[in-house]
Amino acid sequence: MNEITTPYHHGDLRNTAIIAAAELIDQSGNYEISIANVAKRAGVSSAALYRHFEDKEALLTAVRELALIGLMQRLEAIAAQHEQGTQLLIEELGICYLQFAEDKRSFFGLLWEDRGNMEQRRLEAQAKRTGFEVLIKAAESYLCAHKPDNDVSPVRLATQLWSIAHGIATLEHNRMLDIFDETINAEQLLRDGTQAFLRNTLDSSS
Amino acid sequence: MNEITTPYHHGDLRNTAIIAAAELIDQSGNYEISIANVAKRAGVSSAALYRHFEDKEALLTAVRELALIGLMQRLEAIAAQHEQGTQLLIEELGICYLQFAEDKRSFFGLLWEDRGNMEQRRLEAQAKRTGFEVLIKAAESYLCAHKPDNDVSPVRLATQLWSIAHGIATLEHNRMLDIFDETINAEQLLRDGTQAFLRNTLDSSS
DNA sequence: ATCATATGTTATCGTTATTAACATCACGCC
DNA sequence: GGCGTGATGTTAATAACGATAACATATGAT
Repeated sequence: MNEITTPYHHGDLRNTAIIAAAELIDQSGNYEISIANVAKRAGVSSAALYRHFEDKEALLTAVRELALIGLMQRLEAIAAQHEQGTQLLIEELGICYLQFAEDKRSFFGLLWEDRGNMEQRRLEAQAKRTGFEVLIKAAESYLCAHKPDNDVSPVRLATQLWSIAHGIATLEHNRMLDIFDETINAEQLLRDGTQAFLRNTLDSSS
Repeated sequence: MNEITTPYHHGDLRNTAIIAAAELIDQSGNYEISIANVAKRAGVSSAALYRHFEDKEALLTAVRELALIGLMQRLEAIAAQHEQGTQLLIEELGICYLQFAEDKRSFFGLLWEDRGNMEQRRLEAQAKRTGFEVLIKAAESYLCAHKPDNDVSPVRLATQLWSIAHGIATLEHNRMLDIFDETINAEQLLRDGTQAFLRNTLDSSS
């Protein structure tokens, strides 16, 4: 049922198709691609793609996986560059998220489309879960360094941080962030928001 | 060029079509509707719709306007029920946003699709701007009541509050909020986030 | 060598968005 | 009251789309 790594004498069509689709998405500015165009770019007939993907949505799901890997790698690179347990690391992870949303705009939008069948969505959710473990680890380290004797949930803190970064990123993605005030800057907004959450977490006594 | 209020002896097709589209979207669970289905539901041929909408995207834009009006009315109802200048009002506006995202799921998703041409998007941005003035007013009142002698920007505060509510709403919309921890609750997360922002705003000295 | 299977092709189908050509109805003008 | 003009509807057509069936070919195990 899965021919994930199966090659073929004409080439590795599955991966070729995914990359072709990703390039088309990256160029077009949106994610409305056609099987026909992907096939043409891969130098193959439209029907050939159906040997590797159940339907168009399955192809898009594969592209989403690729996009998610790209995002995860960026986040891991940030984590490797900064000291664990610091506020700066958490801020920079958020900034990285914003930058991905900006310079890989199509991919970011694609990641949050709500399409696909239940099975495809379940797999995607799992992939995202894996991807965002970087953030959970950062939250754990921060709490361990700053509030070692308390039981604040790192997952809960990570979810809060993800929410604010995601909110700013999606509003910016829709060019809604500065409709009230043109001087508003996404990165500064995120730094302030992150700081507010962390301060609030440290202040909370239980 | 605009036949917004033009009736016809066969009926008010423009509004009929918008409502038909909205109903289809509400039922289908996504926003992949076809002109053919909308026309069928309106009891009219497909081509007839093109007398009232430039293209499919223009019809969807009209549905988005309708959805936005619905959201705005809910927010205004909340504002009317609570005392201006209170944290509770701000929290309840956010909760209202979350609830709209949940029980009008398709409409909420539709609102943040990035499709349509520049002109359509500009109009939508303007409509959203109008809609969210309720939040700005709440932020102004809050600052006026709690920090009258300071120059914290109410627009900036409103944008922060919108970001956190929007982030939680969109993650929940994608069923991503509880993938780390099933006990996480969107409403509680929003109340905590709102409180963190307001506290941070009051604490900031300049 | 053979043959099952994986992988490709072409031909086709039903659906879609959109447009052109034509039809009809409402309503102002003489 | 007839008449025509424009707004609004129809049918028919086109091109692109996703998807599938029938057929073709190359691989690799036996």
